[in-house]
Amino acid sequence: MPRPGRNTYSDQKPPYSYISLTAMAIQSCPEKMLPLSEIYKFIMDRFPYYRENTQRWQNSLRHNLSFNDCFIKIPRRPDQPGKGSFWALHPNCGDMFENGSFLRRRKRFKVMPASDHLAPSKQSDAAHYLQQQAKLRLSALAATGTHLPQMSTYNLGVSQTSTFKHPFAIENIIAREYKVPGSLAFSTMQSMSAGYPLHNQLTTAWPHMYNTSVIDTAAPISMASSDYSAYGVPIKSLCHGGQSLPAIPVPIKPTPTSMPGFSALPPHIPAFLSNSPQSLSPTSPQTATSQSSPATPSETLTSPSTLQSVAVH
DNA sequence: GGCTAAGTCAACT
DNA sequence: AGTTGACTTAGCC
Repeated sequence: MPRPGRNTYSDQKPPYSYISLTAMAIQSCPEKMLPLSEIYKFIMDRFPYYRENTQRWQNSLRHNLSFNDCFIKIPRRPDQPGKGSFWALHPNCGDMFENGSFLRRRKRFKVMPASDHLAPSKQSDAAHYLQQQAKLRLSALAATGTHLPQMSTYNLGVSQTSTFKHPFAIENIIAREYKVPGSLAFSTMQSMSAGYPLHNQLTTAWPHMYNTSVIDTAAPISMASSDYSAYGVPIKSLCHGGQSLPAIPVPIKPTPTSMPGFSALPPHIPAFLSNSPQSLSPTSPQTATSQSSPATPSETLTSPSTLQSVAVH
């Protein structure tokens, strides 16, 4: 199977599903969340095939966003004008793609409805994750008495013991398709395999709430009377469709315990997936994704590239 | 052939 | 923009 790089598909349809493409787009931006229009731009910028028949594939893409539980919708902040919500990857969606095949997932990510008797305690995994991150954040704040450090926030040794497979393991999707300099591959992989960036997404989307509040470490996240939790997380986004977590990938065949070669450094990372704006789009101005995103990196106190692995499984 | 993921279309909000 | 359902196509067992 040929492994062409960016834009080498020319007008041919790239061997990626819409889910893959969407995940790529989301992963390409530092905030790990993109509005729909930016997802469109990302895909059209990199795959000429999708510059035509936009109505058709964009409808399909929207269908995928809504239909697949691996995507979560994050409403814009009130002070972030613009159309549409942000879209991000679900914290627990894991690596779903079969080795080598990015048109068909190895397993389907599905949010499982919680049974009624679990309802009183049915905090979503995502919400729980956010709570943990909030605790870490507060701990770091208390320790430093200042703004959050770039690294130490996520180096407190809590829930960071396992090697987290990035949502969709995007490195699984395209990592082997591109050759990049080793140093870049290393730094990129650090960010790619780091903990799920939802925390960062939310601090980005709702820093005014996430950073300052209100975080009773024992308080259940469901205390919010509005649509938003104490962490600025729109609960509806985490449990969209009225469903509740936990969300689990549903295997359709035995899942290998590990990806060969993934325990060590990954061989190759696509340059355009790097969080470095310069490397996002090596052959064309990188305008469509991170730089024009309403949620600017400067709004965040932490960078995804500095996050350490956080186990959510 | 059955199952399931993916893609498409369309109606609706 | 976003959701949902129906239907078709295709890959895997």
